[in-house]
Amino acid sequence: MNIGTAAQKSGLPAKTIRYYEEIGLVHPHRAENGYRAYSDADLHRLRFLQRSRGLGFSIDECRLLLSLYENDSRASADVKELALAKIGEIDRKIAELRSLRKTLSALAANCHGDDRPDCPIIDDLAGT
Amino acid sequence: MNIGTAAQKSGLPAKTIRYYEEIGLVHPHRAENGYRAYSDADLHRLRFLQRSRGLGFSIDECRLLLSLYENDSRASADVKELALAKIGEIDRKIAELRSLRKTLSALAANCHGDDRPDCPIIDDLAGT
DNA sequence: GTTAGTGCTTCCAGTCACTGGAAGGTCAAG
DNA sequence: CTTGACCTTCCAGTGACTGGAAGCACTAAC
Repeated sequence: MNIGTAAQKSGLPAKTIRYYEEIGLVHPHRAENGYRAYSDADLHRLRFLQRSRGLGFSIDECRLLLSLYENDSRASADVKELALAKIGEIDRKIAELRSLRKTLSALAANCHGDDRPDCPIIDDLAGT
Repeated sequence: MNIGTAAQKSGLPAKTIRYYEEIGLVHPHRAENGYRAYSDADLHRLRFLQRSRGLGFSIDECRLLLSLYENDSRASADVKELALAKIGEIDRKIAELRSLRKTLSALAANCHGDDRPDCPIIDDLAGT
């Protein structure tokens, strides 16, 4: 199938699929007219990438996951470790965002928010 | 003061300060030897940037905040609006991360995590 | 047979907010 | 006078795409 069809079926933009080829994540062969020709296995890889990227794995992590996916003698522990590490990362990000939110909403709560110029948010940013 | 001192006092790397100048956020004048010379006002701007960036505002938002900071006739409502919009953004990001976390931890919980190859995480990514 | 329109190709540049490094000028201490 | 820290500019790279231009390839309609 052509790249447009592969894009539709994988949920990835064609541009992204070409980019994934450029960085060695997929290797479709070419039709006689020079068009990329995607096999079902290629499509599986693309779908796999779409999902794992959607779960927040970096390209390099996806590369690793793909190699585990295609390695029949993988240990599930390896995959689980990656998933748990990612969960830890997510937890750290959530904590950071929550702390940011707390600061910002405290500032916003103190700001009367009318047409007068005095504003505790600005004051705080200015460090005064 | 020189860039090194400004860096120390603002908490920003010198590289970043030069970058901020390049994109027009600060305009230090130059000493006779060509070194950047930062006034106290410049330092205030840098500190302001350090804080607002730390609160998750984009460079363009910081630019806007700076202009409000230096506009004595600003309306505090403008600043508050920006802060509240940012809080909304943070909330959306937290929700997204929480949903990711839920998916990932459900997957990880189902994975026995030993040296056998069968792994529900991989199965899910593969869409099987 | 020609034309229009869509889809494919490559390549280059831009995004965001820096960060690293090379090559070279300047300054203060010893 | 040398050493080493600090400063300068410029160029390139990061991650993961995304946009756009220029130019083939294919299909359907007229």
